[in-house]
Amino acid sequence: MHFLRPLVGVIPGMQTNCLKQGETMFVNSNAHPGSKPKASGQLGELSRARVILSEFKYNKGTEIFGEAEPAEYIYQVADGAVRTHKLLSDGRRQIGAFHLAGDIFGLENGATHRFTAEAIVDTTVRLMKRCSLEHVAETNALVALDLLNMTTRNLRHAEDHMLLLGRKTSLERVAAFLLEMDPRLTAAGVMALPMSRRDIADYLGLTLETVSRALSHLHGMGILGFLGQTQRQIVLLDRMRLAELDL
Amino acid sequence: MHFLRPLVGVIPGMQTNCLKQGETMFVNSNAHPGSKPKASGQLGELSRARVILSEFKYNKGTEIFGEAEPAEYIYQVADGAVRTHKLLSDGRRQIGAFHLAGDIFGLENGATHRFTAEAIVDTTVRLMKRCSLEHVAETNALVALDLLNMTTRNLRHAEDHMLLLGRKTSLERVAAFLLEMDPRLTAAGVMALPMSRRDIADYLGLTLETVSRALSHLHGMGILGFLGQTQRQIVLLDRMRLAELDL
DNA sequence: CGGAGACCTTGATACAGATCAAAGCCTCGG
DNA sequence: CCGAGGCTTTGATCTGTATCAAGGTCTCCG
Repeated sequence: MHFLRPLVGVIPGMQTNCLKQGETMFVNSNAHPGSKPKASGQLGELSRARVILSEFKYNKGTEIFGEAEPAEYIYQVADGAVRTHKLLSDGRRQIGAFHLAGDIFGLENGATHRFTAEAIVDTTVRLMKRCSLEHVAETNALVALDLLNMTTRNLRHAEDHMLLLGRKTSLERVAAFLLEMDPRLTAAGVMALPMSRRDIADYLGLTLETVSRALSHLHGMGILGFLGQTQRQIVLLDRMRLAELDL
Repeated sequence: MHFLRPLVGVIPGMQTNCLKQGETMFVNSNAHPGSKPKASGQLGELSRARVILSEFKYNKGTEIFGEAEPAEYIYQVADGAVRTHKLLSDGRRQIGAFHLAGDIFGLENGATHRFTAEAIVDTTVRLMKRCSLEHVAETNALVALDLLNMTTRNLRHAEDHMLLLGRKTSLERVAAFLLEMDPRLTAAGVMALPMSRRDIADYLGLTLETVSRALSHLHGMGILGFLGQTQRQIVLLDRMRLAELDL
């Protein structure tokens, strides 16, 4: 599927020249007209200064961009889910974040990506060409502030995750994970996880067996339930006790 | 020592009103005339828009600011060393970063600090009042870009540290620590660590005993030597082999 | 509908690093 | 110079999580 990756100037019908700020092109930033409101507005001023070039679809498991590749685009998840990770030379993997509908990812200040991004399920993303973002930000303080706010959000998450990875037990990590995903994924009382146990493990610095045992343990405690046929549909039954487990 | 903390408007001789950008007051941003060149320039445009209010001295072990406190100032280490950390409710500690001469710390986009900062040794810092930094950044894109660049540096460090905390072995972590501190601390071939084994452990997500054993192991391998009387003066004897240990 | 493969759970065992313990060393004040 | 206290090392043991292993379940596709 490598030929599906967008490369500068090779995608048929892709608009390659950027609009200058001011001559804006309005783009509806919601996935569907009825989608969650949080998806809108995250781009802030950026959505007026930059133009969304196109939507692009990635099949489950395919790479969206690789670590150390030049950062040509900024991405927003329209539908689906994305994981970003770093690898050690022997294959150990650390997932830095999960990106769900509405989330921005792949934003870089420097020239290259610092993570590899992959689609967890079939995923549609919106692409924005960077068009020397630094240059636009030099003249438009509001654009620069938007970039700063997004970067700060990422930094805050990374700082909290350092505490989790450095000092929390396996049960605390899994509890924290569920509490993090709950508001982002739960619809109609059910949390439908798009990612595998291995993905969760690589996000939490554990093995997949330990994640599975922790979930079973929480199940046994009556804190969560599994829905129907699959182990990826979780119902949180006691958020209070779950929160007490995450110190 | 709590009374030593700077509070708005209570420090005798402290200049409380900010200069507007443009009416700049030049402040030498180097610690001493002969100090390392990297200390200068880190503030970028910010050094012209903001004014350095004063220097302030903290004794070894004292708190500079606390987590969740309002962020009134930005700090730069003039001399000494600072650690920033988060605590869990039961006292487990994760150090997010060490800040040495020239480093900026305590920069927040939001209203409050996300870490506690403490002086590791007797430390002199320069304080800059924020003076609603957001407001200045709204009008001056270059200031906003400086903030973005500093935040991006912090983010890159946090991302790399997540990989270390989530997936590296104790020996790899200690090797990475030495390689990180080497260019920042080594002078005349000797690395003089200001921080204790416990600080290093809380930075690397280990115990102080494990850090000590890893250092002894590296010593036994001939990769490093301890200088004279103290265990905090380290000489790196084989950076090549040390780098090979950090995957 | 049936079979292959991916994913998940559960159990047994191993091990890296934590914990507990004690002794050596350095620092600094008196 | 001496002694108390903090820091570091080193050893013995423990334990949380990894690893190894096996079986179960779901998905997808022919």
